[in-house]
Amino acid sequence: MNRDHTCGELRKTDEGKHVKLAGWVAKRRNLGSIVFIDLRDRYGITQITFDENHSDLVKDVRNEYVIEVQGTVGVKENPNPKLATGEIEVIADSCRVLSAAKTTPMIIADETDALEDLRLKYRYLDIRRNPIKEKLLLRDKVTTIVRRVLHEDDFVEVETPILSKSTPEGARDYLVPSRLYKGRFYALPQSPQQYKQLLMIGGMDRYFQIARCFRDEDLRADRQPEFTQIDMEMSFADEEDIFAEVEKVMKAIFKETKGVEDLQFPRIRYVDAMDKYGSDKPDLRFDNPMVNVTELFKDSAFAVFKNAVEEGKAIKALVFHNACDKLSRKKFDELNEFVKVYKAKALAYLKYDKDEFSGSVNNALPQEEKLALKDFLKLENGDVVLMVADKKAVAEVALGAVRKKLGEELGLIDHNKYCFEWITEFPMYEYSEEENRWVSAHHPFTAPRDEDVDKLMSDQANCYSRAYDLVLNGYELLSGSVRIHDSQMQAKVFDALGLSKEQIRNKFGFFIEAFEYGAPPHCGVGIGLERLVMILSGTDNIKDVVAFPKTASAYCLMSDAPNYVDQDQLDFLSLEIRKD
RNA sequence: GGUGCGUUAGCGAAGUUGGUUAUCGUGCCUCCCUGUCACGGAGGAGAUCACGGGUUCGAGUCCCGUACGCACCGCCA
Repeated sequence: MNRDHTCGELRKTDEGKHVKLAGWVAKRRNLGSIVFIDLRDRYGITQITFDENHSDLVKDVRNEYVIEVQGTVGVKENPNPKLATGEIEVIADSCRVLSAAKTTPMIIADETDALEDLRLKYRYLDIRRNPIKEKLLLRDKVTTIVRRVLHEDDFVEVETPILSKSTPEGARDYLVPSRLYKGRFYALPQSPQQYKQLLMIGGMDRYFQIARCFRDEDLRADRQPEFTQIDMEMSFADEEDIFAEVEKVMKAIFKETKGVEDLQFPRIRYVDAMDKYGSDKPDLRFDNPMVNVTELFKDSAFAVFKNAVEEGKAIKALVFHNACDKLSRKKFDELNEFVKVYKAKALAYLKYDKDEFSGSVNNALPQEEKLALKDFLKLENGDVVLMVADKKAVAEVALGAVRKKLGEELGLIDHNKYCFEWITEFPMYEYSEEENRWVSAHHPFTAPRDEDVDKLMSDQANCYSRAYDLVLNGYELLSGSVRIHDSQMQAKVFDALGLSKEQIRNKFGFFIEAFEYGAPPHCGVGIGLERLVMILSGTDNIKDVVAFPKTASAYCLMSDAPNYVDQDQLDFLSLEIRKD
């Protein structure tokens, strides 16, 4: 071994021990005949001191050299409180260079000035830094807890295929061409959905997997093309069972990684979440619900509001207390542009301060309407009312986005809080303008609510399902549902989606057949591991919690993937690249 | 597919109404220094101003396009 101790473990009590350490030179401080070296490994940093008799040993050693050092642990006269090992140093008597290093393109320290693209190109250097290293260690801790808790409750970890079958009705698949079957493709799984349901039919009862999933869709700050799900499925179980199991896992994770014990899991129906917060993943670290003020303005003297009501649109209002002084005219102009991104035409605002109104709709609205609004919303001095009059869904989403943005900017969010909520009873279908038909909102194996079974084919818009999400601090942390386990019911749903018998057989044949051989009632979830670790580690960037992430255009700056391949490889696969 | 912002020594930034040798910090190299821990001090090297085109007597600066990066909308059963 190159070491008998790590760089993070020596303390005062080790004084006098002769030790051997190995690691990277994080910093070299040459004071003339005495040289200090901060030696770094995964566990921490230890100061190595080379006195006048030994400083020549590190004459040519530079930052990020890998060295092996032997010496005696000494107690420092001036301890460094910033380091766990700050009370001691190792007085070196030997040094061996294990590997030299070029000058690195970035400063390897907790605070680096390197921008993200450079850090991604040299990710292996970035991982030496605490902010990234700690997140990978946290991620490991989370998966370890998950495995332990689920195993305690008789869950079985089963690995499902990466080379699988393309599943329509979902995200775009990553495809893998088959060599043996010319013209055919495997697809990388978007999730192990079908496999885990087949495991239930196979009697596996309680399954989980730390599963890699792939989706060929455009990316975001919280989305990568490949990501990891803590995938679970339970037989002979319903919402209550799966909620209880997930809550148990979350409680263990938050207790053991953050020391947080008082987690709450309130439930809110999808329609209510949209109505109050304009989002199916509202951040409940602050409340500020939207209020429907449509009725107040049905006879408004303000034509914009009156016409909106007549056209069947909705007027939604959002109140921020004590915000008059914090929101400038310029800010309202910015917000007005901001809502347009969400297809809303405009954002109206009204300030109420010193018992007087002002704002963009102050002149347009007569005094009695403003007083009625004040009364209805119980306005107090200093309050700001933001309103959007538009199609109900547009008004909700636009104002919901404003709620989230201003909640952050006005400092309404307590960043030490963890607010979960279950969102339940998602719509069964949503209408695809692109395909001119109803498509599954979740996936076509999701069970409808018992009371909506008769709406499956007749009233798709008002048919709700037994799908649920768990939201944490405004992030969709998991999705899941109670599945259909009855062939007749499944046939109805496919019918409602407008799929022919032939399409069903081609797309889901083996899956549907399985349900004819005895399927237990079952339900499950897929927990987004990256999002969970993001929140636990306080970052809003998914790349921070992935060892080797891709850029927003799904490119790996480090390895240059995807890349061109040799003609030979294409020939083996009978593939030809079209030149255009 | 769309919108916005960005690209200047190894790294991070500044660069005025277009004007002569492109500035600062840091890192790097050399020298000095026995208690630093973001050590300190002195000196030095280091730039096709992302790429392509255009306007102009003259472009880092203005215009158009491309590439890449970031964020958002669409998309993500």
